[in-house]
Amino acid sequence: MPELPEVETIRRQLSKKIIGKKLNDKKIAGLRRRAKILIIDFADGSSLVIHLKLTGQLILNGEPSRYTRKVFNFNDGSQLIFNDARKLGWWRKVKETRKIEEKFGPEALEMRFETFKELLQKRPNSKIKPLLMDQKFIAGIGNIYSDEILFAAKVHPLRQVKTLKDKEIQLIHQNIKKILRKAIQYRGTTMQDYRDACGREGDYTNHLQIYQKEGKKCSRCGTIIKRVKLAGRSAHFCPNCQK
DNA sequence: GACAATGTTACAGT
DNA sequence: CACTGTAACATTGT
Repeated sequence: MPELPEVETIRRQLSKKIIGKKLNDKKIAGLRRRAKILIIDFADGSSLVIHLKLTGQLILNGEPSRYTRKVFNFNDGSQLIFNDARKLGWWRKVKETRKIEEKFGPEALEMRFETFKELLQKRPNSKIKPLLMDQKFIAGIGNIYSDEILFAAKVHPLRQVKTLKDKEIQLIHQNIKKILRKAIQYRGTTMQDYRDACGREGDYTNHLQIYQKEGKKCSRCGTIIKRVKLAGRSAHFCPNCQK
């Protein structure tokens, strides 16, 4: 589930609560996020790297359930529970994180317009939605937010990059930041599995305009929202607003 | 049974 | 090499 806003929500919540605690005698110095990966840094320079994939949860002092795959026990008796119904998520201890961090494109929230435009010019034949979701291209955007960003920018998800006008590239760039920031404010989106580190659902679900709204009316023009399959995923769009 | 599901990656094909 | 689409991973829910 978790895309950038969900992982960032967990990172911020855990930062307030577990920095300074010890895990296996190693003191937690800080928490970072790269793309959709959570990185817990220890004082000795090593790190614990966690990817929640589709259904992973990290809940502080939660109740273990049938989906609990790992319990991280801190020195003060508190616990971080890793639940993962589909078992696709993983965690790994590493000496250094450089190799992991290198694999990704620029962070979606930190990317300047010029950088975005230059990147797009390298992939003129790609369709815009799968490109936004390609972590080697831009880090942090997944299926939910790529739909929401393209709806906000009024760009059709199947548009080829080379057909995008400068104004449209600007709108996509602006809305990447606008939508992701707003989603972080609301602690992310819960479709089914996602929970924040306190075990709560994300409230951005109530602000979705297009994702999983097939058959409903577009909030801008009333046209019935459509869904198409591409790259094995669903893309939702308004056939009237998004050209 | 069919289909879909927040992610990533390997592989086959164009 | 660039790019696209599909399957696979493992499981639940409708």
